[in-house]
Amino acid sequence: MAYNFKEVEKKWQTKWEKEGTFNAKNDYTLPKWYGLIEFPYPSGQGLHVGHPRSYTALDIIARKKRLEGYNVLYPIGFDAFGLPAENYAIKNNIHPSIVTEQNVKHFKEQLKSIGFSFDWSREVNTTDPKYYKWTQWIFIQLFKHGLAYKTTMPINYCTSCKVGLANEEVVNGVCERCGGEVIQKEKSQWMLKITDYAQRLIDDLDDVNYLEKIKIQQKNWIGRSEGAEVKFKIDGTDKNLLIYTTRPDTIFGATYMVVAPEHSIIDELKDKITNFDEIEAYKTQASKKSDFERTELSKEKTGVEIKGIKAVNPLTNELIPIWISDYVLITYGTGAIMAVPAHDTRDYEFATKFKLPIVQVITNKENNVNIDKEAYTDTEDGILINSGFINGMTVKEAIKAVIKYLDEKKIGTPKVNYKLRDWVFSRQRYWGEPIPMVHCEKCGWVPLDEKDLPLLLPEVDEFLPGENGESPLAKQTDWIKTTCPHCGGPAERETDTMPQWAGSSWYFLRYMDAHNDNALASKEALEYWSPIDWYNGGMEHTTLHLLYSRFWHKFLYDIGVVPTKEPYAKRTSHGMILGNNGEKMSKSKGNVVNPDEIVDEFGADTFRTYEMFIGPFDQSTPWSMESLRGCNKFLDRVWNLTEILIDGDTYSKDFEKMMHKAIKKVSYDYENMKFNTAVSTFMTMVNEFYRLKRINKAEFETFLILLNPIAPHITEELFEKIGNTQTIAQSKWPTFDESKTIDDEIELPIQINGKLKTTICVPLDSTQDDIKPLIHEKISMALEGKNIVKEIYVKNKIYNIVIK
RNA sequence: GCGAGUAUGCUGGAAUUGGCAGACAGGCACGUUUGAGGGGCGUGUGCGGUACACUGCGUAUGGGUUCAAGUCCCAUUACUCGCACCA
Repeated sequence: MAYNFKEVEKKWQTKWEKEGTFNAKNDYTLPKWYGLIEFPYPSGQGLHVGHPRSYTALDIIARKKRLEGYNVLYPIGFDAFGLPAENYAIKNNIHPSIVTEQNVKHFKEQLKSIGFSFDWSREVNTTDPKYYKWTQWIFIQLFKHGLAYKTTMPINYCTSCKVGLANEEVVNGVCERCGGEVIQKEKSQWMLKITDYAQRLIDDLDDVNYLEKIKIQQKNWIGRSEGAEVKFKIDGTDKNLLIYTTRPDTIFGATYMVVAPEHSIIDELKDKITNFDEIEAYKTQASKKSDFERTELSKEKTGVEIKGIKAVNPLTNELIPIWISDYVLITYGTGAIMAVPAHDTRDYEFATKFKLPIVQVITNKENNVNIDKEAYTDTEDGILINSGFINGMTVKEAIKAVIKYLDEKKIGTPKVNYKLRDWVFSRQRYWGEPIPMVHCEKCGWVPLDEKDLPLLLPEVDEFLPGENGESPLAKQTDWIKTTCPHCGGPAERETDTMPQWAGSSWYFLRYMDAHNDNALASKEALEYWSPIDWYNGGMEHTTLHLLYSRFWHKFLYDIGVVPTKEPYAKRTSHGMILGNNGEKMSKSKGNVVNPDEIVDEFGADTFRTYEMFIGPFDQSTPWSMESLRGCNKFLDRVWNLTEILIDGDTYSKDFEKMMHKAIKKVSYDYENMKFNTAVSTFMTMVNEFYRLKRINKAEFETFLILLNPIAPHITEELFEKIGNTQTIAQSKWPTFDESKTIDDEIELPIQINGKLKTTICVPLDSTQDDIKPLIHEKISMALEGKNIVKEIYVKNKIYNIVIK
């Protein structure tokens, strides 16, 4: 009989929803397991086939954990603030909340049709005032603890979105979202002091179980470097030029200095500079370039010597020139460097172009370093020369010695620097959380009273940002006018909104207690469910979202809100699903697969099975319609197993070993995200059942429970069909007996000189003496007239005879 | 340029510890079911030679360690991802 997936899947989905089968229990005495997937942004395009890859994977683990007796929290929600909805609103003059609501509805239908075991009773939506009340609350706490501050600074500004962007949102010099040109613009912005947490964000990675590459990415992004700040006296003045270097050992080779175009020393010493006009011209030219252009033109370095002033090398006492160049960034270190062309690639390039002296101060053990063509930057084998008291030292020794010397003479101090910048938290946009701050003439920036939260996003009918990059809210004069919560005087509201990262930086906490009106979640819920046991998501979020949410979590830990330092005990990432041509799926390439069509034509179980069978979970793999049909065929064969079903309360002799091995293998594979090999195990089992043309009830039930996490509908239906009154969801995960997974006879390969000749069946754990005669007999032909040099026997593995 | 990863038949991929390379699928071919289009069942399928129960070669390339290497070591190449003048 054919399997009617439409009817069956609907039947079970309705039952699960009605009975709340997968809702987490509020019984805090049970062992818990909290699995998390990245909640989707409800885009107009609907679900992508990539979403279910992650969702199915953790769904499998969640379902297994439930059968193992855990109280499982596997929640879902929507990260619904964001630019696409707003841009759509501007274009079609529809309120973003309407578009968002429609999209969320569509997403929910899609997600439900795939049969995920989400706890829908805890669904969150970042645009819900009951939710963003707490996003605003967290912001106020950050402000109260000095971690939110307002400053005017050059920010990345997208000329097309008309919005300020965080560094993270600028990709290859263009806007991450729209691809528009990004320029620098001075703007007063709310900033979050994530840099205060830089070191802890590195250190605490030791305590969590993330994939190693994720840890590396986080560390690289934070970009810690150890070095020293050194004062270079400016000749004939009482001023110093403070520089940062990670190579204080090369100080004897510093032949010039470079300052960033924005450096304050230029204005401070204006009177002494003889070519001030030229310098000003260079500054203007540099400021016109976006960050991207500055880096893209990296091949050709530009710069101008600042004439009239010279710096003094504190170790050689030589006078060296000071240059201005945009290859030095004002945002890193002190915005000034000592240039050591002989041992730094960039300085080498610059010195060559402007014919500045290059002095070698490091050589290798063989003393055959040649710096005629390029800089010598090796720090492992380097030995100091031409460097006074540090001559002959290794690079490492010299760094220590120089720092000690500078410290004693009070001209330098050891210093750690990070690439990480503070987080630009303002967006000049409508569709985001309003920042709950008011500006009072008398009191400055004052947060709203917590009892007045949430500060609702006002209803407006125009969403276009203002001409000079103002938020659309800046036009809402009635809304802006308010009173100061501190002194009661007249005050104005902040009109910028929060970035999309805000709502996603703490959503996992809300799931623990999603309907609490008195706190972001109750103490008890936080104590019980923290930390998240397993978080899976895309590699594209392993730097920013992960870093931001870890930062917020650490802050909440510091102020006693959450019980753990880190939010996620474990983090894994899935590979992308590509189009059938091996390229990234995109509308323009016409290789997009729509999940709805797959579910409609083949059913959710086939879709889920294929998503898991497609390839190694952590790697990118192309989609294949043919392969999908193979999974469909497999499930049909599972369905038809009832035709060869016989009675039996225990595993039959023929299949006993296979069953125990399968339980072991499938359990291991699920826990280790090796879903593709788990599916192939099931396929092999089905082939075996058909080969012997029978399967008994005990075997079938175990098989169905093992397969259930991947294909929940068909397995529940079959489980019921063969006479069970309880469902698989109410059953226990099967156990196996290790001794029954071991074969008592093995097929031992026999090799001659490492090449396979034949195999022989021998009892398990046979000794070499036992089997030697058998083996010699079996391959006597090949051994005839040969001289046996050596015989190697590895028990239960191999028998290798070395002959001459 | 720096960091990380990947490389196995016609294709997706297996091969927990160095021990029978190619599991499981897809595709293709042939057969079969006296019913045809993406139907079911079965057989075959790494490449080459062939006396077809035999044999040579084979896991990106070149070397090495080992009785034994897809797996370990060294070098090289190609592709993917992330970062990119961070001193």
